[in-house]
Amino acid sequence: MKRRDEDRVPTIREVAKVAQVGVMTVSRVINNHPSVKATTRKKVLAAIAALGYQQNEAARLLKGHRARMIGLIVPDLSDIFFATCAHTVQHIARAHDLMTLVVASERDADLEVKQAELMASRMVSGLLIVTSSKEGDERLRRLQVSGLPIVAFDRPLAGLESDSVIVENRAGAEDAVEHLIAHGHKRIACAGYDQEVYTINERIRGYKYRMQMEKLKPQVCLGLLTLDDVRRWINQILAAKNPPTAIFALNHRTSVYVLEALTERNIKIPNQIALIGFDDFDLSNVIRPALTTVAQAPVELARRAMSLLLQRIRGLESQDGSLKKADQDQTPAKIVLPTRLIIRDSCGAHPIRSHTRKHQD
Amino acid sequence: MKRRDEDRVPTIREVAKVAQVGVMTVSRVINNHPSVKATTRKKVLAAIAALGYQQNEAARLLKGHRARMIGLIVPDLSDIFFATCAHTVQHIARAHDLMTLVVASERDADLEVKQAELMASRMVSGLLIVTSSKEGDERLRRLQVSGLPIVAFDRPLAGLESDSVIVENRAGAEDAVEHLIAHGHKRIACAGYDQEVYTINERIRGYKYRMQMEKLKPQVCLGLLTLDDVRRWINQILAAKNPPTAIFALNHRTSVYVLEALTERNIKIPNQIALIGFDDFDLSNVIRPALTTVAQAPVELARRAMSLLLQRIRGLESQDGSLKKADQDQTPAKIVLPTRLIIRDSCGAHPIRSHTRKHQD
DNA sequence: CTGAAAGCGCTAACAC
DNA sequence: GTGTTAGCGCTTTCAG
Repeated sequence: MKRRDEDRVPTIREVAKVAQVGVMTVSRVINNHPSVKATTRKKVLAAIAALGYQQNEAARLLKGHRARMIGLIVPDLSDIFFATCAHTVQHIARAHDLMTLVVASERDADLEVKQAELMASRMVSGLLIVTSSKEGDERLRRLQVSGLPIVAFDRPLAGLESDSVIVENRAGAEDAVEHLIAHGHKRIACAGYDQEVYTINERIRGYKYRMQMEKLKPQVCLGLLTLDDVRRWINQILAAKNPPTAIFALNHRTSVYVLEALTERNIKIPNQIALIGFDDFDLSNVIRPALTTVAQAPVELARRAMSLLLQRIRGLESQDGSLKKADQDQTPAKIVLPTRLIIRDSCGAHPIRSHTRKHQD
Repeated sequence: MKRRDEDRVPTIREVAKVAQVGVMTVSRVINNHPSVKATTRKKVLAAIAALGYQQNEAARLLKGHRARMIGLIVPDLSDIFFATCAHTVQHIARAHDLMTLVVASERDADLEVKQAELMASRMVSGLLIVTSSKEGDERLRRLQVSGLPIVAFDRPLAGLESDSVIVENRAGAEDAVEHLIAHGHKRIACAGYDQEVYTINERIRGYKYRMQMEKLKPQVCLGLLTLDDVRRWINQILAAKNPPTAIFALNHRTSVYVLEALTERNIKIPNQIALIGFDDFDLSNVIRPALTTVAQAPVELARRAMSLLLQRIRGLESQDGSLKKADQDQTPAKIVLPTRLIIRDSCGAHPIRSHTRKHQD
């Protein structure tokens, strides 16, 4: 027993029959083609509504169109920063009738490109990438040349002329150091890991630059991946002749570990050692002392990136319904977002500020 | 100028030509059909490798197959709990050659179903849902009946016989209350929001049950969405004749707000008031006092859910390559995961425990 | 075991 | 403005 109206999804042909028109007319209505008489369009629209017709993506794809889908690649979805970006991206995508394919590259540059290619073969309309690659990859460039809009965010794509939205990591780090110096600190250590990553690298450069400006000796410790690493490092610097009086943590995780290690050893912040961290987080203001941080705005970052991507996608669509080479002549946009120094209590006495309200991202 | 080898992706036809066989043979090889002579298969495989052939999903879809893609719907991707789940899901999916379509329902039950339907129309192989719906939706049931494997996790899908993985929220809450009682607390308040959500509701029930067991009067305050709400509530309970001596926070966010409000008012934890929170988090062990929590295991939750989904998907595939009704006869699996009470310092003196190491999820 | 033909639902190109 | 035809790449059916 075959059901007709039940169960099976209606096709364009059935709509045409109901609306008493040809299939092409229906197709034109669906795709907002201008050359359809208003009355005809209304008839078709009615039939579509009546049958609950929905376009079959697969068929469109087969004709060489792009899917109403974008791809998002981030290093780690369980990192609240990227998770927030992902949330924002899919939210905006949804508002534009795009579904979002999400992948965590787990910091594997090769995996990242492979997934990008996979997404491209799925005919996504565009790609949003927080790259984990330092080198840049010819394969990505090929995807781009083939007409796929690619937007890099948080980190630029090396060797690729793409739209990008990044953060002023260097300036943010300089602000942090400057703030510590203003508090009279001279021996400022800088700690973290992932120095090969663009963002961290920039922060280190900002730190070094500012230190050298002040004729202070930079003291960078990298590769501090685990809490134990940090514990060992803290033990080591505290045992030194002239231990640092302040620490600049290069990212959220390091901030937390340093906090933890210092708390364990009962070192008082900021009296015995001051601490400033890159990346603000929910509890920065709850812990005591409240942590002074350099805040980024992940929501804004994602929003801008999506905005650029949508622009590119629209650019392609307006040229023609079918595949076109990306308008690569249009020079890539480079957006740089500022950081914000949120002064709390971990770098020195700020009694008035002690209840600073957390900012809203 | 048309390029042949360059640029264009090879089709099954070209593979057939190169391998000197018919297209069907190639198709059979791709789909691991048994009835292909080993020597023929090898020829075809060679041709595939030589051309770098990849199956065209769109064409397969058009023939009524499911996409190598699953859908994941969570309430909020920027919530670290769900973000961790999402990370795990896509990780496992990737290992099984499945891409992951991710959507945040933003706690909108209708949006959730609409997105589920959209995913279904995209022919996803399965759906993973953390539902925000209390009622259950006929439309979801229809999707399931139509043969789409659906697995609920964190919260069961009302009115739907589906596989599900949930957490022992009730028992976890009971543990929390019991722990407070063991510390001599009698006036224990319970605070949070989202009580209409299954998980929170269960926790409240656990709290109430345990309180009533001990002939203690439950004191539940809900709707505490913002820090200001919590501040007001704290002011209110502290002004009462017999203020509570302990607070059970129903979720992470509430824990943080309570912590923040108490810190602002300089209330000492646990001396003046004890605090225990549902959901462990990164900094539970860094803040002072270290927060005693009821921990869930989001990674395990997601892993189990994926495992059930993959089982269902395999079930369908093994029946036949094309669409089949779900094996609904196979009774749905119900997995219940335990919580873990992590005792730290926010409920009373535990000097020995003060440096409890954070557990690994 | 293998191949030829039909057609999934849609749209580009061309007729009218 | 509108309809007809062909065919995207694949798999299903049915013959060899």
